[in-house]
Amino acid sequence: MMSEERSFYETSDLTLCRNMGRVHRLCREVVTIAVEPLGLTQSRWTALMHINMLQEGVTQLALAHSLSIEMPSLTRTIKQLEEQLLITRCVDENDKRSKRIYFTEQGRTILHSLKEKITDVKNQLYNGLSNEQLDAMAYSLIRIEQNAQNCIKHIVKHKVNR
Amino acid sequence: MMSEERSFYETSDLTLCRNMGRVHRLCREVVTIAVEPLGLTQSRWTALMHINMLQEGVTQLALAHSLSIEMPSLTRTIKQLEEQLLITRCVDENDKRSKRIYFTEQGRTILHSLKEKITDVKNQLYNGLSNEQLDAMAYSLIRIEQNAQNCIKHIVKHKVNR
DNA sequence: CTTATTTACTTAGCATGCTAAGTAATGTTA
DNA sequence: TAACATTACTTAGCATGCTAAGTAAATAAG
Repeated sequence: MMSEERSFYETSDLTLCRNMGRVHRLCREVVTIAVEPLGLTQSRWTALMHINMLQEGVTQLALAHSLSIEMPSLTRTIKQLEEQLLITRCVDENDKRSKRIYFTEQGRTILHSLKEKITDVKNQLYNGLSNEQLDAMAYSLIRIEQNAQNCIKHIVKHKVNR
Repeated sequence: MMSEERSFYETSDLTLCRNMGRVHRLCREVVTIAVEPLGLTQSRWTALMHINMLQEGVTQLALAHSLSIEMPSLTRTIKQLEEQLLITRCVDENDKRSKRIYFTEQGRTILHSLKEKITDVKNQLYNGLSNEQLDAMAYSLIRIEQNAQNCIKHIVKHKVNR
């Protein structure tokens, strides 16, 4: 199946990592094109999906964590979604530092179309790949991520020791 | 090895694609931290590596292609490397639209350290993964990329037909 | 040979990630 | 309880990807 190719995971530098970035951008572009009539950018539709997944009333902190992004990145996106009247925010009465996120009626309508579209796109993107292949990839990604985090730890430790 | 986990390549949305993006960012961060004394950002060290790979005298177009980025993204990076006196550009006398890129002496010195560092980091990042696993991942990435490109083609075609 | 198209690069400005630093609320400690 | 630390969010501004539109050189068409 992939036998006649040479080991192509590395040509010279961190090609594999670069390819990850490119494929990631491309996948998000596909969804964005597919949901284009909804007027959503990548960060906005991704946030909507995660709010839905975590249930309404989620705090911004929990959402940022789920999205694996930092708070300032989320703040901007949430603000835009609020301006688009797709979500609203309420200060949590038990902890007035927190804001909890809810869908508006419009937001729920959009979410519905969005979910359908994403299911479509997902099937097309993963077409021809078995669950085993996808799992293997997810596993390798996690491993690389852990290695990367170890690297960062070690580098930081070395700097402290100087 | 990865048997007790459930199929974790999808929890709700395009998690796998998102993970690609995150791991990509993280890997580049590791290199950037490792080469931090050289004063290079991600786009800059990546460009240096590709210039080296393609040989000096490469045109910007060829370099952009190799980096899988668009020309305007490259223009900025190249300008910065030129300002840092790591590369120089010469208008091609045979085609005055093109500019060819060369290392300066400083650039060559930096490149040398850079290559060593990247080899180190690469080994650490891929630690614990076999060549087969890395190849499988590269293969899956390519497949997803092709699927994504087909998606885009189909979507565009549908729009034209309306 | 003049005009139109294509090509290589640049400029301007957007999207989305980040870090650093600020504010207000909450928690901790002396 | 007053002072300090931490937490949740915001603001400001950078890095790196993008598209759209501009310029100048090369090529094609008339």
